[in-house]
Amino acid sequence: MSSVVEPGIVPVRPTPVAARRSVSMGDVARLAGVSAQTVSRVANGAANVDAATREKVLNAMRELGYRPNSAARSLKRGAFHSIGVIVFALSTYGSSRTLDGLAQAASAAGYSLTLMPVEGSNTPDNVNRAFAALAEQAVDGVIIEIEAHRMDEVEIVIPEWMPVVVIASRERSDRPAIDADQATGARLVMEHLFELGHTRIAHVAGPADAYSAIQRELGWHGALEARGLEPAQMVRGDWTPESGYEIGCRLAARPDELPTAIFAANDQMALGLMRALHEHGVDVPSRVSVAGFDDMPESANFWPPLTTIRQDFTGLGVRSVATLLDEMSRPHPRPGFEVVPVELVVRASTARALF
Amino acid sequence: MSSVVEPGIVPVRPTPVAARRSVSMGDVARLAGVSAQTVSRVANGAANVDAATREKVLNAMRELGYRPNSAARSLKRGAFHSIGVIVFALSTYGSSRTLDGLAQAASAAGYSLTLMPVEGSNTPDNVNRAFAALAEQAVDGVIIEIEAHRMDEVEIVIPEWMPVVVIASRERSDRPAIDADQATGARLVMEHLFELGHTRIAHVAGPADAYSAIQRELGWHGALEARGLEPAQMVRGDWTPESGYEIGCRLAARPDELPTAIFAANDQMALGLMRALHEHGVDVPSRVSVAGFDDMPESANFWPPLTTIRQDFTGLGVRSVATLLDEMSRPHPRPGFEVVPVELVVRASTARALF
DNA sequence: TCGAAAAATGTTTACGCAAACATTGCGTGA
DNA sequence: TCACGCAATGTTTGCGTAAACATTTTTCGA
Repeated sequence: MSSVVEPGIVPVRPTPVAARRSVSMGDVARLAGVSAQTVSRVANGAANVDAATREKVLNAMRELGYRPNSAARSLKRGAFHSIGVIVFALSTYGSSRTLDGLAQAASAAGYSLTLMPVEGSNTPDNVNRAFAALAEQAVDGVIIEIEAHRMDEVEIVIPEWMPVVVIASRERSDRPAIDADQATGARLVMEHLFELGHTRIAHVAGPADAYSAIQRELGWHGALEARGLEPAQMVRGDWTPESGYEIGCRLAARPDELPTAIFAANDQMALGLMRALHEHGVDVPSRVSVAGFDDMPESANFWPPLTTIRQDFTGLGVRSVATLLDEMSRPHPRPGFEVVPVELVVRASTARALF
Repeated sequence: MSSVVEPGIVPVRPTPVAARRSVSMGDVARLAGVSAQTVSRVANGAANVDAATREKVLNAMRELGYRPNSAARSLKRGAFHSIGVIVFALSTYGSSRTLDGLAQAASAAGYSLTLMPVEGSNTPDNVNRAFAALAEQAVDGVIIEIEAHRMDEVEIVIPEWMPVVVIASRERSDRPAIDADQATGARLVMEHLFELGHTRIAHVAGPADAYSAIQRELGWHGALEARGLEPAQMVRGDWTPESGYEIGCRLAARPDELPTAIFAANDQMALGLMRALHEHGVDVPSRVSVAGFDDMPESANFWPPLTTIRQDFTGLGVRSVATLLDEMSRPHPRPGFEVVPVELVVRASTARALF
């Protein structure tokens, strides 16, 4: 059960600086010898302003170094032109790339991004706290990217008036969600391995509470099932290269049970896995093929270069922003699930199965 | 010469949504049977409110789902409780980790982060544009992180009233700057290699327009000079693993000129470099030692695990935010240069020189 | 040349909040 | 008992902007 977040009780510390008073429209108007409204019109590019007047006002603006006050503007217009982003951590490759995509897309649409990191772990409580903080911030909508397997309506309370788009987590029926096509990605990897003649294919999965981890795992399992093959080992890591390394050591410790191919749920774990295999004298790919998921910039230069799934993080960002803008334009949420295509990148870490 | 950015002429597109009118203090006050001012006092945690009254108001807030309007609050108080961040790209490991550190620190201090990506390349023009956009956004101060070698006063115009902290770029005398201790990092790597008996040490440098690239390069050169050693090859890459790979291929093509150790300016290039060496049958570290800079999460699982410099990105973020808050509290900028310590991490990619 | 329409510009007002000042009511000590 | 002080609460005001409406000036056809 999640605790109730008190509405707006947090005491805001007083501004330390003696607010350096800035230039207002009135100042510009006085200097230009016009009314404040005319200044406003010039500032907003209204058409019905005489060219000479506009020039006068622009000069006054320059002279005084006028900058529109976005707080006043937002107050008046009821919109902030800013998108809030709730992220769990930027430490993983995928999340920072996605954020980059979001930033580009938002900037192109004339919006800025307000970051709201989830503190500690991504428990519903902490996410709700981030939401509360963001609700009081100046945002017109929110994009949630917390890699959570479950985003249950009961646990994570989204204010109904707030336009929201969810990334990398589908389990909500009330809001639109977007994600890379995890299922297809996993299937592409498996089909590639099948074509190379592999039948004993293990899986190094991600944490059970990560949505994408579950999707990839299901993809692995489903592909085997569809061919009537017995699933080989399935071991769960935590996305880090270290967990991949440990799992690799454990697998290599029993050479007789070693599969001919391993599908790791991300590139980092694949990297650790390959190091473990190297250390144990298991050659990749001649003895064991390894495939990953993400296509980090490093993956092409792993040893050996890694076969993996390339995700279109920029596309994901663009689609998310577009969907959020659409959400903001309609009175009610339009739930749905949108998928961004992925691509198989074949490199040297996978090879034909020997036996 | 940099173009002048027009003040606030960009037409702001009208809000598409029929602004969902939200609950104001007046609404709460009416329901609770008190004045709006009392609601304000409760919302801001003022002490002089009767317990019973406070409870009444809190109940009314909950019932109506009241959220403070931050635009009005900012307008009234002249502060936004938000920090702007100008980043060039989040695609590199260091920049996204630093951003993560900034986000944590800002959040802890009660500030949110407003992201302003620099579009295209990080030319002074584009940076100025980002600044102009940010100046109109609702921020109390700005942290600049654009990895620029030069941040000349003439080219990048920082509004004098705006509190600013610069990361990873020192060449300004008018604002405080913070960076990881690049020079010491480079020295630590070199001393480590010297201890292993290396004297022919090449350097794979970063792009000439990156401040940290220059610092590391100077560190490499200076350490050699201090020992009276002849610098071996110096080749410039662009931070990417691919550039490291290409350089590695070029180096390996002339085995007779091959140095006994290579210091790469970041881990990614070191990775590409090592792949090239593997492919050309040059063993790391027995034939050539390789060291990097950054300590990415992957580096411990490269093959071989990479000796490198660990940067304290979180510390960098914390220090930057603290310095910015300090800047915000004083009427005039306090220029200075602060350095965050780094740490040498010795792994398997470096070994005693054979000859 | 006149008058109506259109264009340019000005005036009023309200957005939601909180500082500053004003008022009420209550308890305390002489 | 009353005057005083102080805590609790109310009223007024203005932050900078832009919508709505009002007024002035210009344009142009008959």
